[in-house]
Amino acid sequence: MARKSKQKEAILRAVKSTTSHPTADWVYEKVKEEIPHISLGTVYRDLKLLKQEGEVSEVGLTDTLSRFDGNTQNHYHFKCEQCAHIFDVDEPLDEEINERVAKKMGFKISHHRLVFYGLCQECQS
Amino acid sequence: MARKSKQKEAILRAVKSTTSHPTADWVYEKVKEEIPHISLGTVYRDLKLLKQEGEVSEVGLTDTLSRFDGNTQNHYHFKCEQCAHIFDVDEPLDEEINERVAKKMGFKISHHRLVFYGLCQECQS
DNA sequence: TTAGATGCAAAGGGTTTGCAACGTC
DNA sequence: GACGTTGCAAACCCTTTGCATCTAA
Repeated sequence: MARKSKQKEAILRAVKSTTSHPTADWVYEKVKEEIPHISLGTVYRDLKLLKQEGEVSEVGLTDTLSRFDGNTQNHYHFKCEQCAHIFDVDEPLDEEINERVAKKMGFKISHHRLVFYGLCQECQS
Repeated sequence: MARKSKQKEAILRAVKSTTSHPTADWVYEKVKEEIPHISLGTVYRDLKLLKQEGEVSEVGLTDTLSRFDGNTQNHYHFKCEQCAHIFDVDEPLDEEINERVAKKMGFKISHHRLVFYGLCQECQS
């Protein structure tokens, strides 16, 4: 089972201390202030553990590899968490939400990306 | 300006020939059937050019680095295309869309991710 | 005592790049 | 002929891993 460690606790604290969606390297630099001899490998390892424990989450798709699409029209996707296949989703674009969020947050929004996760038909059986 | 080349045309054809959201490596293997001496570097280069020309698009966030979030509750994000900062978006989750898409497509959907792109307040000035 | 955690450094794996040769306009 | 493209291989960069050592329980 998972044990406590100075390092893991400091890493969790660092991630929770900001809303800036830090990279592993940012966390590494931050934690080094407190534990100068910590290693990047430990940061990666603990970040992964903390994710599994549900203490932190990872932002973005961050697929390991880039995937390309011959269909350049904006459309939504579904990624099967088991077989990793990516499917196009036949659902109309919600253009309105761009304006709503732009107004509320003060951003200028050009587009959005929506990806669903779960199990595809094949992987459900 | 951009010139035509056998390689680039074959690469575009390969991407357009499928809806499977291929990786660069898949495209490489596919084009090799036609141009055995093509190199992976060319595939990457041309894919990037084709993206700039709007002929293909890239799926997913595919941020170069993973970013972490101390807030494990599902929420939406905004990424500034200029300064690359990621912001949390204060917009209620649309849970209903999961069911709608699941029913329509036959998937089992556990969650979705929504990311907006554009310019943040600072970068608009 | 003992299995999990750490540091360090090397290995991995996808992507990018420098450079000389080549092809297109 | 000028300049964009290609192939090849080396370089990159982030992330993962093997291993001996350390440490929490």
